[in-house]
Amino acid sequence: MAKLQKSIQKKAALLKATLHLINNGGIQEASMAKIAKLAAVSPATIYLYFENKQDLINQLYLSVKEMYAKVAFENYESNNPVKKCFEQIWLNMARFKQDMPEESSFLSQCDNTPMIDEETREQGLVYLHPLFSLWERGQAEGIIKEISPYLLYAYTIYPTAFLMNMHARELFKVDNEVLHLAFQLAWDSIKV
Amino acid sequence: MAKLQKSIQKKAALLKATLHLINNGGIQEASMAKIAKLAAVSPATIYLYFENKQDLINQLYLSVKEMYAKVAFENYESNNPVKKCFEQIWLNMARFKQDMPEESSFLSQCDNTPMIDEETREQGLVYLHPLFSLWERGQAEGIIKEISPYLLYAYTIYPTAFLMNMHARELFKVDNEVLHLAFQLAWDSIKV
Amino acid sequence: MAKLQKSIQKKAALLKATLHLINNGGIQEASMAKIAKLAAVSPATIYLYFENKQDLINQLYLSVKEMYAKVAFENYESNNPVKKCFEQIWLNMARFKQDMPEESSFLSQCDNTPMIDEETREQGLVYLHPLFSLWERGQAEGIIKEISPYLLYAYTIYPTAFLMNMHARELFKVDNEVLHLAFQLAWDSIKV
Amino acid sequence: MAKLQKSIQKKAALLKATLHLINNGGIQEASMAKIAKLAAVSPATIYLYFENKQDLINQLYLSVKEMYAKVAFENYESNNPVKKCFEQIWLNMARFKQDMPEESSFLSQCDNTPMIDEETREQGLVYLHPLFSLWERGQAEGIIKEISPYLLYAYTIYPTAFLMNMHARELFKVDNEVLHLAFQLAWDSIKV
DNA sequence: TATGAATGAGTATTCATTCAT
DNA sequence: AATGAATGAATACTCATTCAT
Repeated sequence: MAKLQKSIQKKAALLKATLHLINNGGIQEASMAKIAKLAAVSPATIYLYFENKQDLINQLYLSVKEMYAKVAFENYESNNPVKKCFEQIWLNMARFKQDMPEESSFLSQCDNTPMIDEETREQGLVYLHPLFSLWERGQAEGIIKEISPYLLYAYTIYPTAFLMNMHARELFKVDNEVLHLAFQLAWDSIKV
Repeated sequence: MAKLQKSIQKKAALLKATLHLINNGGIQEASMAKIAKLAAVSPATIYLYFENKQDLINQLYLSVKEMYAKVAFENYESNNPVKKCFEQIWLNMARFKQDMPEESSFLSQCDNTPMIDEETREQGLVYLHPLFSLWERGQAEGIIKEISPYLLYAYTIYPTAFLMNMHARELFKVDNEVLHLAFQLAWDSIKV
Repeated sequence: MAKLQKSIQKKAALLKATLHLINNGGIQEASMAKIAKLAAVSPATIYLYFENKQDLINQLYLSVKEMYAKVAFENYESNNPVKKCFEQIWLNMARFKQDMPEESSFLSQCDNTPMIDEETREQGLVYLHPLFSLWERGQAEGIIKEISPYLLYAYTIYPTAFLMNMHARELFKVDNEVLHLAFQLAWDSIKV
Repeated sequence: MAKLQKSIQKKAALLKATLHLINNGGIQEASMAKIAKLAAVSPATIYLYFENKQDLINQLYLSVKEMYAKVAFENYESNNPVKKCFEQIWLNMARFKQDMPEESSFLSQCDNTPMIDEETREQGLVYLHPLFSLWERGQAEGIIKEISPYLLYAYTIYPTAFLMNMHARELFKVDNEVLHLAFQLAWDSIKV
């Protein structure tokens, strides 16, 4: 149906506009008026697709999180050895952060900002479930330290956000070599 | 000078008010009017001490960063062995994040947000100089991996922000035991 | 004709929805969108039956006025003595205000509000013609004071609006006893 | 103090502007922007003097009610006979409605509209206390019917609103002669 | 130094109305 | 006849900033 597709496109345009504006200037710069203008739509139209600004941002968060997960678990073969599996996911995640800097930077902003409802945040977490499973398996196999997944996340996934941030600000270039170095650090910190 | 001190107190009150408001609700909640009210001062008075809102936030950033550094290098004896030195600094930093959650959470927000001028950010970096020196020494002594300080920071200091964040949201309790575990992870990732 | 009747039903539903909304919150609460929703109809559909919002309200006014008149002159036998006739009409009107509080309260709002076109108001007046005739007869018979019908209306019909208003706000209960008292007051004021 | 007076003037100008706009077009026409413009003030300034629109309207209501009462009980000598007293008050009230048509018409709108908080309405009532006292005295003296003050009000005071309304719409001229006629009707309806 | 009053431009959101289908 | 989608203009209200005192 042409109509439905047009609808979907418009919603996508709104999400994209929001993403872009939040990225360049934080929430304060992402006014509904600007979002509408950037999406080439009337302000009133936003409210056909989203309940209010918070809903718009929540939905943006979830949609980006979903994209992130999709990339993270691409080509993921859970039968491979734990380290191999983890490396695959880790590199996928890094690739996402490299290839989609706006999406990635947005997620970083969300992490430390009261921008997203706690409830929505929890919803976003479930996308990472396969990673948590993998860690459990690694621990069962005695390969990964027996510690909270929060610690595992903090020392393997979270640091890449910082690196990509520095990369985006052109303070520190993250190329393939650095990436493999980084994975080494991540693995060193959690392996038994 | 009683007058000068009163001035300093007022400025401090304004910074504190700003910190508090930004922490509970992000920049969007920290309007000049609210800041003034919380600091028991007229809105116009803010402009005696700060050029504008951006300047206020920048100065807040630098003052918090300075406090952070002061705590980080407390009791720091640079003659001690590298690992000992690093542990001292690392634990100091962790303590800061535990004891001053508002200040620490504010710094986290600043990290991934276009809230602070790039220039001001750089100024904030110099406070951490002793840590960078220590890492250089560690690398010279062959104890720490020969990699960019950005990587070292990403895998040793940055993760604690995540942990404290989770702690603040009551998702993961960070006690002394966890803290020492965390330091272990940090060290494992960068030691040769 | 099934089709025509469906049309009439829809129009009636729209009028009823408007009535209800205006009553609970005044015009400001009766947006076209809300009216449409309450009538289970698309906003665009309203414009098939009414030219615009003002027309909708005008038509509502006239339809309610018509209902009012229908009740007011129910069982009206113009051969009876004047006082008897008047009492009949007066009690009918009071009954309408009791039994149809929404309609009645709406008419009250219209009375003192620039909600209704002057022209439409005049149209509404004609429904009351039999009452004016009765008064003329009463005056010819020397039973009713020789004064303007506006005065007669002000002191016999208009007061009931106030009483019903107080009743609706639960400030003053208007039961049958009060009603007959009220009629007595009305009659006392205009009788010769 | 010149400053204080300027403040009071501005508040008065805002109240007056609101009164005028509500009178010509109802609440819907009295937007904050229009009120500000008519009072020659920025929209933001309104909020220095009033909490929000509802507060503005409530305060307007109370201030008009107060003026009304001031006029109503002018030259009121409570030692005079009941009828004389009542006539004095009644004529004062009528004079108010004649001389201050905007204020009077506004009060009429308030009567039948969900424009004013119930609480504020009650506050407005106390201004009329002396009238209620007088009625009680009249009842004690056996001059006025032993009925609820709501009935007394409905048949003596309330009708004038209708008359003035008609007068304002140029449908029925209310001159001095009519006024005395009207008082006669009022008195006839409540006297024993 | 310190302020309360003032503001124009901006905020998120809703409005009555239209139009392609 | 009926609609869902769309909109520019309006809504109440807040903003960062200024200025006379």
